[in-house]
Order: sequence, then structure tokens, then C-alpha cells
Amino acid sequence: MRMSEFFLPTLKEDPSEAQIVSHRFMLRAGMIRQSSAGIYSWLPMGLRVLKKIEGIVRQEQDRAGCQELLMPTIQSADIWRESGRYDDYGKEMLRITDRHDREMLYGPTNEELITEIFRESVRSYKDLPKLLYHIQWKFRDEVRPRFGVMRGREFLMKDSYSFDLDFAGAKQTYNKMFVSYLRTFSRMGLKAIPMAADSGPIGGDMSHEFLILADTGESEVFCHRDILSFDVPGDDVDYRIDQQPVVDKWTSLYAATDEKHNAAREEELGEELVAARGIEVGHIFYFGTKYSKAMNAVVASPDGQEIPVEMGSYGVGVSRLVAGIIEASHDDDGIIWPEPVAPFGAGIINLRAGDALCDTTCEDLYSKLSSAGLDPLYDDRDERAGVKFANMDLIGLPWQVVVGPRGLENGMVEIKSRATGDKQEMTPDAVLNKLMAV
RNA sequence: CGGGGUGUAGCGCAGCCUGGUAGCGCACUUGCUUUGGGAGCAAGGGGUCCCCAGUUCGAAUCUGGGCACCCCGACCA
Repeated sequence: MRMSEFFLPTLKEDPSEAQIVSHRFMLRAGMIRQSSAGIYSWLPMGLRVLKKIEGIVRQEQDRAGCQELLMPTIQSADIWRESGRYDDYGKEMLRITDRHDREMLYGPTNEELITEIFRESVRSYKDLPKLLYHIQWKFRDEVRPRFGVMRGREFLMKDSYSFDLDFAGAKQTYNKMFVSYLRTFSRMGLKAIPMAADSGPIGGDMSHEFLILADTGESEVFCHRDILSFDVPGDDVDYRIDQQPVVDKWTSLYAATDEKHNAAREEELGEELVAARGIEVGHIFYFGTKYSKAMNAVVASPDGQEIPVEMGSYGVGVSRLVAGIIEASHDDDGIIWPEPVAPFGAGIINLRAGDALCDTTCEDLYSKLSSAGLDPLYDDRDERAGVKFANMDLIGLPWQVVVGPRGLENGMVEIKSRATGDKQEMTPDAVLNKLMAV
């Protein structure tokens, strides 16, 4: 992409409404614009990151044997009456009436809908287990939306739903999702810590929150130091094998949010205790037969009895992760994207647009990096050097290739790592080799 | 939902107390000069001063009522 053609409205000054760093940078880097309280448009730069995150989540769901489908944003109130949640959910649920005076709602979650889909189609234990997910926009009419997309009313969420015949199967599915979450967040360059959680309005008794560590996180977390260096299962993870040992390991040491922490246990840990700040980006629940009983989602067991299925649900805040990653990875100058979620693989800065040698060198780098699939962003604008440096630092691409007349006198360009700030002079060919190896 | 605050050019703000028809910085346009970390000079363009009533010869400014947004708290992915 050429920056001269890209729709990238960056801001030099901080918008007054943005309080936290991710919100400020998302506005300044031209990623989002607020539409109304807690509701945002995603501009091209922001959408690229959102799609990258979505892609990683999708890959790890698929790898764990979860199948993607897509449920609507608007649901009928009827199924929520069946589960009993229509009255329980309160004003957070956006209720809508259609032209025939039918009661509808903009879904805050999808347990009812997926249960309805399941019960219409599945009759036998032979069809279990099943693990389904979708990535869809949700709406919760928060009393007080804030912090940009971190705490918006409309948000993109991946939610999975599992159906098993018995508790043993449900537990194994839960473990599978637990491990896939460890992998998902780790692939985004995040340290995620699973913590025992309350099951909230969904109900149930087996539940973990996944919090990523960020200095500016919303809540305080306490954990044993060693959790931070635990290994995350690699690409060779085999989900056909019960992941219980991995779950056992990750839940063996103390970890708790400020709401649930236990001062006595922390005292015992002494030097081993880490107090940090975290942002919740995932939540997994086992809730058994709560919905299957209420909504009559039953299968025939091997002995011919109809039994309600064991269910769980597993959420990842996809749009929230965009902000969460920025909270975890930035400096005073702007965002520092981890490579797997970066909107572009590298930036090319032409310090003297219009200079023949600068132009041809940049064009050559641009076309070669493009065909290598690195998806570069080429700043070909007729702007001053300082503007280009500042903009590139703000939008946080992992690599910056700086091409200027001074270096080219010796046939050299400069490559800078956004994360470390390290700069190296090398030939354009050496830059290509280096970036293609990344 | 309790408490507080703010709505004036794309962004950040001043003007309001003490009424006289709107200004500053950045951004934008044009020209010249500049050119390796958010340039300089000059000339321009852009505003229903959130909305509706009221007071007044006259309202961004005063009064009343709405709406929107933000912050603290309670609540939450």
C-alpha cells in the first residue's frame, strides 16, 4: 500500500475524550472513529489489525476441532424466555420491537440460539461431541462505556459452544479450549494467565478468565512468578489426547485477580509473588445442563434414555484484544505491533520523494517486499522526514526501512526495529534478505 | 444509576463572569524558500458558536428546557 493513496487520517494531538493509551493511539493512528458512545467505526488501519487477530483466533479454533458457523446479531426474545434470561439480563440487553410488534433483541451472547440450533438437529449420542463457534458483533448496553473499544457497547467476539454426552467429555473439551486459548494469546505476542473465575450471569462451576499482562491494565492481578515462564504448547499439540496435564500445570500455582485474591496465600509466596496489572481477553465456562435442561436439548444415550447435553461456552474479546495488545505493547511515540498482528509487515520511508535514486530504490524495495508477501506500507508522500518518522513510529509497524539520499551515496539504506529502536545500515538487498527471513 | 464536567473550524483550545455579530495553535489550499526526527515566510479557504424557547434594540455570552459526549463511583468481555 502506498501511503499517498491509503486512507489514514492520523492525528497529531490527543483527542480530549481519550483517557487511556490504547484509545489515544487508536484514534491518533487512524484506526477507529467514534460513532456514538461505545460504538466505533473501524478505519482501514484498525480493520487490518482486527482481521489479523480474528485470523489467529480462527486458526486456533479450527486446529482444536472447533467448527465455524455464523449466527445473526438480532435474536428473537422467545428463546431467551425459554432459558429464563429474558428477564434476568436487565437493561444491558438492547431490546427491539419489529414492525409486527414482535420482541427482538440485539444479542449480547448466543447460548440460547446455539442451543436451539443444536436441539433441532442432533438426536443421538453418536453425534457428540460437537464444538461450534462464530465470530460476530455483540451488543451490551453498558451503563458507562469507556476506554474506547476496550469497554465499548458494540464489540466483536469469538464465542464457542460445546456439546458433550457426559461430564468427562465436557471436561476434556474444556481442557482443549483452555490450551487453544494459551496458544491463541501467545501467538499474538501476549503473556496470558488463566485464573479461576466466577461464572457470572451465565452460571456454572468450572470457569477460567484469561488475563493478559499490561502495565496499564484495568485490574490488579497476583500470581506466582513461575507462571510467567510456563511453556505454551507448540504447533504439534495433539488435541485428540486429553490436555489435562497442561491444564493441571497452568492451574497448579496461585493466580488471582484483585477481586478474588487471598492475602494469606500471597503472604506465603513471599518473593515468589508477582503483582501486576491485567486485561481480561478470554473467558471459558463449563455450565453443564443449565441451558440444555431449560431448552430441552437432549440426545438419546446408548441405553436409549433421553439425556440433556453437557455444555460449555468459550469467549474471546476480539475487538478488545486490539486495544489490549496496544496496552501491552507501546511507548511514548506510539504503538509497537507484535509481528503476527501488525497491519503491515514493514514500512518504507522515502526521505526525498521526487529524488530519482530514492524513488527507484523505494519502488524496487516496495515491489519485491510486496511479491514476497510482506505487505509493506510505502510512505511515498511529499512530506518532511520528521513527519514520516513520527507517523511511522505512531502506527507501529515492526520494521522501518529508511531510504534517503545521504545513505544512498554509499549504496546504503537503514533498517530500524520498532520494538528495540535498533538501526542498522545495509544494502537494499541485505534488507530484503533480512525481512524475508523474519 | 448516583456525583461532577464539557459542547465554539477537521483536532486542541480561548472568548462567556462584565451582551455589540467570533479568535488562537495545529491541520487544509496557493506561492517561494527549505529538506535525515512533527520547517520558515506570505497570501487564502473553512464556523447553524449542540438544539429549542425566552429576555433584550442586539445573545457564543443572560434565563429555562432538552440532547450529546467525557470523568469518578457502582456494574461488566
